[in-house]
Amino acid sequence: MFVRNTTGRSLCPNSLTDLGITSESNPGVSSSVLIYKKGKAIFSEKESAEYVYQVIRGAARSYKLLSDGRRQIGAFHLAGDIFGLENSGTHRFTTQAVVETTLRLIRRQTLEMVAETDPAVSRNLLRMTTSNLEHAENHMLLLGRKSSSERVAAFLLEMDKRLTATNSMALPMYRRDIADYLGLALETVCRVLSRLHGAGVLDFTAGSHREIVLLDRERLANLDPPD
Amino acid sequence: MFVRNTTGRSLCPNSLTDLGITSESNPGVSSSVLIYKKGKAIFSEKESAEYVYQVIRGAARSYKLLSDGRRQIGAFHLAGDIFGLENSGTHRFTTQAVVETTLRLIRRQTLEMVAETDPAVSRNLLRMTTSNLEHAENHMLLLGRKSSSERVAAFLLEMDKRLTATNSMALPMYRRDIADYLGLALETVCRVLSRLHGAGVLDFTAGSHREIVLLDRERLANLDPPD
DNA sequence: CGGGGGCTTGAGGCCACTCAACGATAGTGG
DNA sequence: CCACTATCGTTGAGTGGCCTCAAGCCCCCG
Repeated sequence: MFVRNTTGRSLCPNSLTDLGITSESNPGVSSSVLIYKKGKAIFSEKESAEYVYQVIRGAARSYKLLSDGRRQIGAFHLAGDIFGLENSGTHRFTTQAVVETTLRLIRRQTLEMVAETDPAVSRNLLRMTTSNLEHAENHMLLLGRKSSSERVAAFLLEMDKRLTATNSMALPMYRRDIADYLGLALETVCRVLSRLHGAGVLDFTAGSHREIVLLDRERLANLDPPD
Repeated sequence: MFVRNTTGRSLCPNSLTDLGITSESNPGVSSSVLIYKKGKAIFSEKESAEYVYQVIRGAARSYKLLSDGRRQIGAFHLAGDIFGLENSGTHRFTTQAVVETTLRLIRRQTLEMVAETDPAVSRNLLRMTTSNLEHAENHMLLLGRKSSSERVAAFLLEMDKRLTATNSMALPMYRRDIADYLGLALETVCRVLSRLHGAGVLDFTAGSHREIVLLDRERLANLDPPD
């Protein structure tokens, strides 16, 4: 099976190379594969972190909840992504499968042991954490200062970059998920998408409204202000 | 500008211990101290990262700008904080001194060299990056899902925890900074503070409205919903 | 004492939210 | 195969929280 890694660099039959682990240098590192049904929890906030996960197929959402049910999704994890990397030993998000999702599990303890002796692995852990940080930093700007159309435009461009197989993208997540990722009401997400559809920026493929074709990436990019 | 270039040892024997560097194990690591005037840029977004900084006195703000001037402050750096740690080699924020601020500068390259050979330093780099990530994750929840009063309450509690010397705290930052940190208009911040003042939750010391006394931390904590 | 920067307060407007109804789609069991 | 249902998505009406614009106040500092 082939998976796409997050940087889109190279396809790798051994997915652990993303962490800098190769079967030659670390023959002892093993992993198992599990399938999670739609909506199934993978781990919960404040739980101790047993495993690190890599998405093989499907998608997952990581979120925080307020006591009254308000939810903020911090990230979506798509095919190739690695998540659950908590150096504190405790998960800071609850993570669920958005749709039926196949994951590879790696024991965290194993990973840490390898990192202790192998500086390359250690560097990769840091690099991945930094990349998560960078995403969060950009998302703070979006959540704090962007309008609803700018948020949706940014979202579509992000997804376009991350899950494009063909020129039509099949969004795995629901409108509610998009809304909770963008800090909007789900009706607002609908309305913006409708407006973009009416303006000829995007199209829905017949049937599923989660399959979207971007017709005018440039106009979309103009909606998402730079700097 | 005022510059002193010294070794870490002679200036402050323990200043680098936050990074896991001690003068015994790494006698060669040197640092210099600079004073930045109010509003002075320390580094800019997309600039290459030459140094890592530690706040000795004062405060700094790290932010991103949109082309039309909208600003999102990602973090404030107070006395003791280390910032500018960019593993990518490029700064992702612009950082300025909020008030007159004294900083210790450490060459990034030196730090990386030490990290390469000393796994303890390497672990500390990861731990600090993780701690930044955790802050950003919590801030996403605030920016995406909290009301204006909840945001201000959370802000006051955060500052109370981070810069309390006495029971009155001297906020170094302006209302505009608070607003841009919380994703609000500066007038909204004012209004919430006024309301809290009227409700007897906090008090302004005579004169400066940036010196605040928290009278009722419990009521403040109730405004910031848990979970 | 005058000027300027920062803070506060008010009036009014708008963007996004809530509430609500309806439509579409997929899954299920008879 | 087709009701039946649950779930997801869309659209409309109306509201409200926060924003914008504007004026005035206070303090610091030259």
